[in-house]
Amino acid sequence: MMPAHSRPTSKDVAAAAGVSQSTVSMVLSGKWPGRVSEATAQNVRDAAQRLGYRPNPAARNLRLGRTRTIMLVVPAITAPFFAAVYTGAAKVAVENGFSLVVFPWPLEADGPFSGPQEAIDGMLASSMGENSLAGMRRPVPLVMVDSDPEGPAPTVNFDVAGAIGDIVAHLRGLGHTRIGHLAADINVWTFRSRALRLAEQVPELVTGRAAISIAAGFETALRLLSSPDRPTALVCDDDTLAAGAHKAARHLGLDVPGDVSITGFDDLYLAEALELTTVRLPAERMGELAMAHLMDVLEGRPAEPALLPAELVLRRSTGAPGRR
Amino acid sequence: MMPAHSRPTSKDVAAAAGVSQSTVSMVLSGKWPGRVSEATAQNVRDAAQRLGYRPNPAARNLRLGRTRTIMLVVPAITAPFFAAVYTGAAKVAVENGFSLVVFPWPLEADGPFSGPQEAIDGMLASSMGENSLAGMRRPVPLVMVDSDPEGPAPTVNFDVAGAIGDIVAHLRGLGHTRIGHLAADINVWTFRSRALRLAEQVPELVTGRAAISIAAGFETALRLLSSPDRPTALVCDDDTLAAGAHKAARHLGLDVPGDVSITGFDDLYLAEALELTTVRLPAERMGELAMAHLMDVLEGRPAEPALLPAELVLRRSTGAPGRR
DNA sequence: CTGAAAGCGCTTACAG
DNA sequence: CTGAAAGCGCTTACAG
Repeated sequence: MMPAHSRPTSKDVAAAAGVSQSTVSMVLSGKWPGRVSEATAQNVRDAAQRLGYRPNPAARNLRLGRTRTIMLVVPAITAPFFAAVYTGAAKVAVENGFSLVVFPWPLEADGPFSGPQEAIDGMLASSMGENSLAGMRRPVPLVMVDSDPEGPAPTVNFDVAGAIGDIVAHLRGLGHTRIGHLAADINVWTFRSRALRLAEQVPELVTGRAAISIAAGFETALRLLSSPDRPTALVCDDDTLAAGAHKAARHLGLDVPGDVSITGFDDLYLAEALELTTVRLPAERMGELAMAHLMDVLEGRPAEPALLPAELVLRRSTGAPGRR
Repeated sequence: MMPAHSRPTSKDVAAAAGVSQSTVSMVLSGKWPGRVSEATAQNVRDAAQRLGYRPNPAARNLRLGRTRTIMLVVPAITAPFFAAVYTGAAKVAVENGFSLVVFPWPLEADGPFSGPQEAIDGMLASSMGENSLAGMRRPVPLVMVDSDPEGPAPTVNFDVAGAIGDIVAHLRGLGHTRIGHLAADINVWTFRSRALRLAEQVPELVTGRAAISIAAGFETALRLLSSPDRPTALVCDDDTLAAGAHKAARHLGLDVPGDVSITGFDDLYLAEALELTTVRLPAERMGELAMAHLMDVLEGRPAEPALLPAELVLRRSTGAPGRR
């Protein structure tokens, strides 16, 4: 007989089904075929259903020495990209009975990672530098998002080379011959990779660096756009930087896109409001896939690195150069 | 002797300190005074320190019938306001040894709440309607953010009346006599409350409703600004709506702020990019305070409802009417 | 094909 | 002031 106001346990299910606790466990964990008869199994499932049985995670964790907890390491959950990664990852985690905790690890923290590594079963990381990764004490299962595919862990990335190729093709198609790069001043793979691809395809590239903020983007863009042979198009590593560039153009009395075209990355609300041409990153999908991969790794299933396409969204911030 | 590669347990600490497991537990949980001698206590603490002992949460949870898990119920973690609430709440949760899981509950879901209510020790909710709250099956400790202070749970709010008062004073000071309200078309307390306060202070108020998106804000603002005696200032419930209004003004050839002033709520990147006058909401601080309150409730400590000031940030989207 | 028993690591009555 | 023991709810050898 189970107490009035508490949840049923596997013992209650066993009593209701007229079998032992072990049998309940076997059946409900799906390891019964060949060990329990079909009739008994059905019996157990019915009883569990009827009582509304749900296994106690604390007991299972204690027994198995696992926590069913995944840690997501991102610079800041308030950045929309990482919030979207979180959303996708949390969805898949919950579906698999895992919980997801966020550990903030600022981009600037380039030293060895020093977050808690006990009490978690696996880790999802985004935008983590090599030096930080070196801080991992024990080999905790790890999947990385938007990170070096040559690195130590499987990755889920968007197609950086493809996205840069699309931007350059778009700008070249409009007739641009002087392209500038407003680069994020952060030493992580994704930005290094964007710079590399861009340099490969744009021999005349001029580059300015800025921290990721509207104010910093504004300052650096001001400088880039004040030079005598100023670029006619500015490829920005981020919508926030693009917003800064947009403001700088207005400040200099330059028309967008008549005098200067501007592109961003992310597709934030910002991009919609300023009508920025930008690369829409599949952040939520990356989170989902990364967590699915981690689940595969934890189950010992093979996991292939994933590469998702990113769509170039055309808006009013790009056009033919010298239009006015 | 503890195994080479596993974490030390309270048994190991007991052995190292030459006492029993019970004594270790007493000391480390801080319930020892009057039951264990100071010398023994110090001895235990030293041993725990030396071995790097950290209690196994699964075992503690199983024993105590708790989960040390808090559920945060918000419409979407991708919205910067809720992401910031999460950040603040998670910080305080971690400091207290709790983990925080997010359960998405869309604003449109006006029916009784049907998320998991077992396996959590407490709940933090934001922007949840009365009908949803009615779905709570058992009296799980609850603290609400940005919600009706007359409601069933303690709240942590920003000062809506004060913020609306600041906006109106600012606009009146500039000389505006026809003020419009671009209202969020969502039936939750915070927006009802903003509308109410605004109506109290602005007799001539005209109101248009829109879903929270740039596109919907654009459409509704277009309508409001096309009327013969159009408002000279538009108070928007949200920066996203304000961005839509900004776009609508540009579309109609109206100067901002010369022909129409615009204010928002939140202070998103968007607001900085468009140079919007807006109310900066203390979202992260609200998350921190709400979680601290929940910790108080769980410990049986008294918890006062909190009301935080919100700052009106003046930018270029507001000015004297009829300037051009 | 099924069950009885042990044990994961903690906390707390209970005994002394 | 301190310890031995029970038990939270699971899973998994082991026995039959």
